Amino acid sequence: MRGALNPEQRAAVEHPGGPLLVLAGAGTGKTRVLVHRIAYLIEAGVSPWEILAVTFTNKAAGEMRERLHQILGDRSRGLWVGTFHSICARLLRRWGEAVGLTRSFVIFDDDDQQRLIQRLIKDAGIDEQVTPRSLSTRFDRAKNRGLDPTRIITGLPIDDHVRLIYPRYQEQLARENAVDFNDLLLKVLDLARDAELGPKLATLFRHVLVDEFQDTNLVQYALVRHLASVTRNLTVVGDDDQSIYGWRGAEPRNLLDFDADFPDATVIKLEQNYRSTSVILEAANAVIDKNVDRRGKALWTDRGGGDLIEWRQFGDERGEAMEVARTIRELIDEYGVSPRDVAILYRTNAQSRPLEEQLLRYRIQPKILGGVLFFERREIKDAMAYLRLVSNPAADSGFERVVNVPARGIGETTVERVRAQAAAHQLSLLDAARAVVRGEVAGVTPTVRKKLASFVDVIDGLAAVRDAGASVAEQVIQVVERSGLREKLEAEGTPEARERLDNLAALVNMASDFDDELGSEGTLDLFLERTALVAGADDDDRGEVVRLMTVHIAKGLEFPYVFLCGLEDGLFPSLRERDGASEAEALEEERRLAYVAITRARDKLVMTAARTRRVWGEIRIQAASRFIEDIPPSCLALPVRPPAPRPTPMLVAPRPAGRPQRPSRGFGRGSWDEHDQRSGDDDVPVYDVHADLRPSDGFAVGAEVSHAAFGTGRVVEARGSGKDTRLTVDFPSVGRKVVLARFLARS
DNA sequence: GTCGTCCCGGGTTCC
DNA sequence: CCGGGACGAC
Repeated sequence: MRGALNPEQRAAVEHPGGPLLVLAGAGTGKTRVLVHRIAYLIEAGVSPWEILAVTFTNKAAGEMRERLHQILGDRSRGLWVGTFHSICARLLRRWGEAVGLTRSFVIFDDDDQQRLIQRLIKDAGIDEQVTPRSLSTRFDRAKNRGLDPTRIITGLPIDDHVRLIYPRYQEQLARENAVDFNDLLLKVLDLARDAELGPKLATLFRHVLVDEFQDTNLVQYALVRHLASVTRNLTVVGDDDQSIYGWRGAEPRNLLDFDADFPDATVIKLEQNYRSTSVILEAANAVIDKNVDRRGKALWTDRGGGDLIEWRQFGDERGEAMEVARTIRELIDEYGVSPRDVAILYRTNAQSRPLEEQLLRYRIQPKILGGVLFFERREIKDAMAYLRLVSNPAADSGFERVVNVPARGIGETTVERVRAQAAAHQLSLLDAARAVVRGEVAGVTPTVRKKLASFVDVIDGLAAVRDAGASVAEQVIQVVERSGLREKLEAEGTPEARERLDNLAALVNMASDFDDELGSEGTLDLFLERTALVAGADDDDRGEVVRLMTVHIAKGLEFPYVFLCGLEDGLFPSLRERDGASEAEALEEERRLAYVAITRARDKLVMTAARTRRVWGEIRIQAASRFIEDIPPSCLALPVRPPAPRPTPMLVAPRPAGRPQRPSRGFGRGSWDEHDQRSGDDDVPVYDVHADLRPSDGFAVGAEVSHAAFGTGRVVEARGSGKDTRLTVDFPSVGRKVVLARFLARS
């Protein structure tokens, strides 16, 4: 949105001080209001370092910084812009010693947390079915509200496990000088209670602004209240209809009850939407209107009309994906649409696979946002564990992770001996390993001692590299070399190993950028902190790509063209039961999620569903999403039904285990299996308005195909099925090649 | 101690 | 379907 601010936006931007609640619907320019308000405050003479702006993601923080720099230039330097976690990490680096943290504390991410809990479950000898996840959920749910997990009583057997494991969990974190994500915030709350530092924190910022306030949890709200307790200059911006993080502790009540907590708060509603057509907005309003527990806003636009929303169902997820890809190809070719203006949204990451495959077949470059994140990759986590161990010899979790990675002959038995030694003498695992190497532990063979020594030497060598003043990038390179990771991966030589090597190279580049940015200030500790707080770092989505992402990721973004896929009951809305929330509450959140999804679209929205979908290898019959029912028919463009509708199966036989079923044929292609309406390789949408534009089906021997790199060729052999179909193709330019079918298009 | 096979359980997602 | 853990064979 460009141009002048409207009166409500202006009132919010120029609000003189005191508590301010901005209730801003989707597409009403709330980020713009926040940015302008910060600029306004600086213009009014507030120093940048007296302003704290909290965003929900690092990405949002980066964008906000960028926009402020555009407006203010260097006058924006020194602003505190970041997520709750990055702000708290910064505060703790400075004052953490008051709450028992040394400067080089490390942050445990999700994976670290799971591994530690797993270890503790094992040590405790718990046999019953208790997963690390179920425990961490219990820990986090309590900590999100500032409560002690062991004091929550549900009457379920897991209570006992929580009582047993949680204290040990916190103990181990303390021993490793580590915090989990929740501790990061809770420790700052502890600081707030400190006689000396509490008042200091309360006056550190003259203005506190919080974006996406509906997503804050109780601890975050308490933090904000403290930071603004003296000045009371607190601006919160949010939309209760976009609260989609209830499952991880968000309390939309923070937003709904804000003016009860601050009776003198000014409340400003932003209801004019500048993003979407009135058709899209009407649909979004109709969906969200079914929710009971909401503050109530009426979004409107002066953008009249617009295309109807297209709604189509297909035989299976492949047919759905194919039609989405084909339609995007058509948008690009015939309407000159840039791929970057198109987004594909879905409820779960698992849906991305077929979409990605079909896009490639139509020679459209997909870019999956989120998904398997860079820092969750095994090789990256391994390299980071080495670095962590170098930075902090007490990092037992890092030791456990990499003591035998790559395999150097140190097995479970040896590690168990090291653990026993550590427990007996109150040592870190690394120091215990040194003791074992020195021969202070009985019953360890010289061979084992030698192997363990080689690992200790790697760590010591790396510490020497750091002490010699190596840059962080150099230290990463040394990790990859000295650990033997590079050698191992190169020896493997598989495409997968090569990808892992590429990822490690990307990590070196990232460290190199970090060095460039911070110069001599850039320490290993700081690098570890930053990477712990940046989940993605992979989301460089530039270039002519079509972006695919979950609806959660898409919040805050907008696109001219949006394809919303998998609108099926059970998938979207997800009807999986969630403990801690009633069915009705869960459904309301799903509805808000649908509202977020629909309002991402500026001009055109296409909604699709599959009638059958493979879920974990099992084929399920899917009914259309109940949210479709909520959308006024006048907003929808329904495809024409084919002239001879096939009979709806009354009964679906379960697929016999182990026996592959003959792929059935889609509508209009001869026979079909009436017990299986899933169509085969030659998939056809059940409804298809563009039947004649569909590419010919299958990659039969003799078919002419084209490949992005090899050009055009002829299929000479086909093997495998589905995504694993491998074709031998004769390319006149390069000869015979075996290629995956998904990298081919028909020509 | 390592490597292979089988079985089980898993969804959304930020920091 | 996928990856991780458990278990047995070398």
